Amino acid sequence: MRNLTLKDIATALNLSITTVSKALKDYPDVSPKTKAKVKAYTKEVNFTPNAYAAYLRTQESKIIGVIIPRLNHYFFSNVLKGIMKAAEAEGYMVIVLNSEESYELEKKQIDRLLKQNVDGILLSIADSTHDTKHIDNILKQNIPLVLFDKYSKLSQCSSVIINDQNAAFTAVEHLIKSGRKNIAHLRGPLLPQNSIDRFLGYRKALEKYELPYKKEWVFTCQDITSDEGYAYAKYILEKHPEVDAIFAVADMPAIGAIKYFNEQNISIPEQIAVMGFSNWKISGLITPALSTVNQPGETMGRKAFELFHKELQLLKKGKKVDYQIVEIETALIVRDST
Amino acid sequence: MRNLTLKDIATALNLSITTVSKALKDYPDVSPKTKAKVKAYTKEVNFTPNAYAAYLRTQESKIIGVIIPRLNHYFFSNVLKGIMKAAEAEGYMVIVLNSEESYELEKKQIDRLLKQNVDGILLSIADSTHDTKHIDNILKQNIPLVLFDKYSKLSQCSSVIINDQNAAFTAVEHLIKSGRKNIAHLRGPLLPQNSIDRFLGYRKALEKYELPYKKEWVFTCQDITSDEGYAYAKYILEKHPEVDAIFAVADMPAIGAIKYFNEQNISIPEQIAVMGFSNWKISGLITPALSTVNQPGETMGRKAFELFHKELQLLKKGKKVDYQIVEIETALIVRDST
DNA sequence: CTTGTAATCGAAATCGTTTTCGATTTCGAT
DNA sequence: ATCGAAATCGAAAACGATTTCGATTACAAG
Repeated sequence: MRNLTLKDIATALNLSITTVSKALKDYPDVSPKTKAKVKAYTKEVNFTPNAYAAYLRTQESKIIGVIIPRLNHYFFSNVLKGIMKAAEAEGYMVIVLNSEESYELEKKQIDRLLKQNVDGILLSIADSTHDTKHIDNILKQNIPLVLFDKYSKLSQCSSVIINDQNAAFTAVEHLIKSGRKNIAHLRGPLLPQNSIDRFLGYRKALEKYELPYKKEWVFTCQDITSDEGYAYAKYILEKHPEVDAIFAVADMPAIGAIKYFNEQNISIPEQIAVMGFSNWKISGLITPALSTVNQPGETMGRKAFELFHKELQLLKKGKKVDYQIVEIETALIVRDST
Repeated sequence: MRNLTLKDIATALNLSITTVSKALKDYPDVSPKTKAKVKAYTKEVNFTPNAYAAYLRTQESKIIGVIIPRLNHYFFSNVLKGIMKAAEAEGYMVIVLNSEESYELEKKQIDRLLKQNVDGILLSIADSTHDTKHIDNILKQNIPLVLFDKYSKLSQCSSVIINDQNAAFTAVEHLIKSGRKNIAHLRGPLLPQNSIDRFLGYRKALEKYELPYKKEWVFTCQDITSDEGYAYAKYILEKHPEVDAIFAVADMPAIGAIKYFNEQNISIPEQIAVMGFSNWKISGLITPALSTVNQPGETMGRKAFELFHKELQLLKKGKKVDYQIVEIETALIVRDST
């Protein structure tokens, strides 16, 4: 059972391949009558032109590639959802690839997408990525590229981000205003910009309210897992009992910390307050419910696709495209852990 | 900056397009010397034949489509991860689509994939899907199809599943053996096979241990959310205080129930035990940690791809392919909630 | 009945591969 | 030196669409 082709339609309607093709794409030089006839028939037999053959002439695959550093991740799943919904509305398919936070894998996945001739690439940079040559390669090929969430200050391309520094500042400010004075920070890895920015927001809040910054109160979560949060909570309780609040770079370490405190019957937030970041679904379901910063993934995904799409339109028209940075609003979510 | 073509390679090496193509694909009628020369050069300039042009001849796109009913879902994300890893190893790209548990959307996504001429489709059926004509359409086109997790007993195609009935039986048996006598069930929607099977496993366990089955102790979670679990927990506590255990169709409703019990200071598992299903990451992190059934998503994904790949090989060789049902092992995970 | 213009249509080239099949070369055997 | 088989190579025809540009038709005006 072979798929239908333009030729089949043409012979069935006693027309040429050319006319059928043009009718379907609303060329002005085919009469309204034949247009109607062609459209009716193709609808009846559920025909659409073969995508790969079309690519060969138009050089448009109607496929975009998305690379995320983690698949099993509430926030990135949400971003993906936003991308896919927006893509579908414009008739685009989405190839998804996983970099597993690995620089090498990220390079490989970019290479795969370029060889697949996707129309654009949406990328969230891996934690271990330390240079941007592979990213600039995309731009050199003149393929629309949009970074989201984990971006790079070095690359000259569109990005969809949040203001991590301000968001972190607001979160820590809330801890301070509710009376905490000794605030520890579970920070993310050293390289990614948002882990740096959240750390800077933490420091800025301490500074503004004239609280001491102690580097022995800052702990690095290399993999941003609950296990790390659990282990650091234990360490903090034993070695730094004066700490009365923890601001975590993400919800997972915060949840791990809460688990440990629950086991030790430490009351939250009375003895120690815990603040997360990202607002995973689960954060509202644990006991006590976690205070956090909402990071609207679906909106970021939609916006990322829109940026790509706009760039592609300009590119096709041969116009100059200049990149833009879109900042998405976050919101402090106060629950029971602070 | 156009991509390289076979022609470019050919002129650069003073060969014909044919020979270059054949050299790359190790045809026997090109000398080892020229093969080496071609391969060295293509490697140097990082050339690979254009995928879409290749499709036109071979009718192989090296792309598969995956449709899942939910994106933001620990289990399905895990399956996706398994699929993508296996696909990458064999040089396949994965287009991901979301049916949002909707029958209509599922039909549409299948149609999109068929029109994209993917080499195969991996599908997990939506909760609201009530007939299988659209699925049989895939088989009619002779495109390898593998169902996973949410499958259909009606469709004659390969599937990767768990034994939901046995797994549920074991879970409920564990509740019974730890002394519970009045066990309620938060079941899933009415249509999907695994929600039916888990319910049947529940009943079978009650029967075997001669406990009463009361249909007023069975509650349907239409969307399998924590909110439903929360609401039913409240209802059970008020209207059926004799219930001493809850077996939920999935972790999310179980977590919702635990949240309510925590709020009411009901001690788990002393006053009421709670059992989930699926073993989401978060289940081990809440307090008390949730007992559940481990459902190995990544393994299921890998296996699903392998089934597809095997079928495709047979199909290409023109051999008869007969479908198979692969059952993946589950395991009871006892934590603090039972 | 011409003629010129506008409205429709189609032939053919092209996109970049793959693959068939015929052409050429090589080389050992006589 | 000649012949034939075996080893290499390449021309050309697909694959299925898009698009340029020339051909045809229709029709109004003179």
